[in-house]
Amino acid sequence: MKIDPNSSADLSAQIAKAIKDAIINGDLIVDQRLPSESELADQFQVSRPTVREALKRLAAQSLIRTQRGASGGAFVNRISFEDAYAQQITTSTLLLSMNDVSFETACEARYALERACAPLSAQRRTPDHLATMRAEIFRQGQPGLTDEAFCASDVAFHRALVDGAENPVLSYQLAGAVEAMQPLMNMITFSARDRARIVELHSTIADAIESGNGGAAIDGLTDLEIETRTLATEVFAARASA
Amino acid sequence: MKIDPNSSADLSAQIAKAIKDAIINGDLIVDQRLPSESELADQFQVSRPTVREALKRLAAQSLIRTQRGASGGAFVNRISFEDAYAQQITTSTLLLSMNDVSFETACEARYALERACAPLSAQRRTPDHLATMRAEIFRQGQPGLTDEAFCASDVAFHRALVDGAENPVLSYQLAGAVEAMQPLMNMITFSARDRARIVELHSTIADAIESGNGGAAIDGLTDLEIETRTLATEVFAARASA
DNA sequence: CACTTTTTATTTGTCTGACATTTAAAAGTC
DNA sequence: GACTTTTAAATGTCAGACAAATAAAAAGTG
Repeated sequence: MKIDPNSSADLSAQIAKAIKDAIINGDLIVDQRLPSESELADQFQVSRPTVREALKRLAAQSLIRTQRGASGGAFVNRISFEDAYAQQITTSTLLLSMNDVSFETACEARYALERACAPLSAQRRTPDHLATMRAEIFRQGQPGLTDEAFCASDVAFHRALVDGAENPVLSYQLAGAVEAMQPLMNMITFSARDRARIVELHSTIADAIESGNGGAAIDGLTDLEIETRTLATEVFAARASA
Repeated sequence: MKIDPNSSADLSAQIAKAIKDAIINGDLIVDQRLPSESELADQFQVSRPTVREALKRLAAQSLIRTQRGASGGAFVNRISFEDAYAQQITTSTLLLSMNDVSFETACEARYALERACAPLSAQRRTPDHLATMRAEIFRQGQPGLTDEAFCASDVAFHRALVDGAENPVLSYQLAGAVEAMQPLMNMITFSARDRARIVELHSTIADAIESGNGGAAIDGLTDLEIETRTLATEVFAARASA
């Protein structure tokens, strides 16, 4: 692990990169303790605050965790799926909101990915997943539900559908696509008629998942995508003319 | 933006979270300048090094960028798809390598997601995407290619396929799934016969994409998935018995 | 006046040294 | 032996300072 003091880049960024590479290469393995901050400062020939800035960069990416006290220090962290979910969701959300990604583009991606999960979910979903889907459908039918709560329930329904595939890698990848849509969906007002239609489609999908019919689930998702995009187009058109 | 000095969490983590929330909420918008480090230190009633640690945390997530000099400072960064790609890839790679995700699971997720892109790619791919796919197929047929180079080319081929869907959100989500597989693929040795078979399947897929036949592309990907999993099973079985 | 050069002020980057706090292990005590 | 106290090591935080970069203002120059 070497750094170049003459480089234009920040020393703390270089040190962070050096340690990060060591983790990726497997030179540092999970739960291994890094040298203390003072030792790292000596090794890299920099001051302790600089080392600390580097370590904070790594901590922000969940690459290390720190512990105080004797026998404390910085340890290589095993990135959990939950950590990864959270990062994935915030990155996706900001990516969409900051880059003027159209509703159409985000929606297309989301439903394309969900259809990829549908057949697996139809095969493998547990009673639990199905129960969650049914419960959320029920919630969506309740009168007086705010639009935000309706959207949150929609996300929960789709998360259960995705998780039903019982493939953590798929769940992780989909988390961003599904959750990042929520702010976009929140811009829509759902009339009672819209909600009834969505609940109906959700039921169709849940039925397909329950009976193990992946093809039907895909068709249901396609119908839901069309419905959602039509609805969004109408809402945005109405808002533009107003 | 408030922090709690009595909380168990690090002050720098709290400050980072406060600023991050402000960005997510839209209180801080893209390219907006944050107060200087000294001003932030005053506002949060902490020292400048603590503020700096917080800012480095945010910089590590590409949420801000910093500039030195007069009229410099920290600015809210527009997260680019490229930034997001890079983060997504390292997170996915580490997630897989640190959590003993089986080849099967990763492979299943990857091909499920790719199949989601295939119909769109068949519709929209530019001549450029197709040319990249053909070029990589050609490269894969060259004798003397190392296994690593073969895998890298494989990734490039699939990236072109995914990018052909012309949906940046899809490309971003898929980047992790495709690239994170590379280290796993690198564990496999590809015989000449294996390579010929893969090149053949790649050609079938490229043909389907060229002719706009999404269904055929999906079938080709399914065949490729089966081929890859069979190959991996054989290799791992042989290695286990040796 | 227009242009170039110099100065200056601001801001981040880095260093030194210190103290506070947490924590586990060692030492002491009953 | 079980419990308490001490101690040492590590991170967390602070204060103050200087270096380096940079843009704007000021000064100089034709």
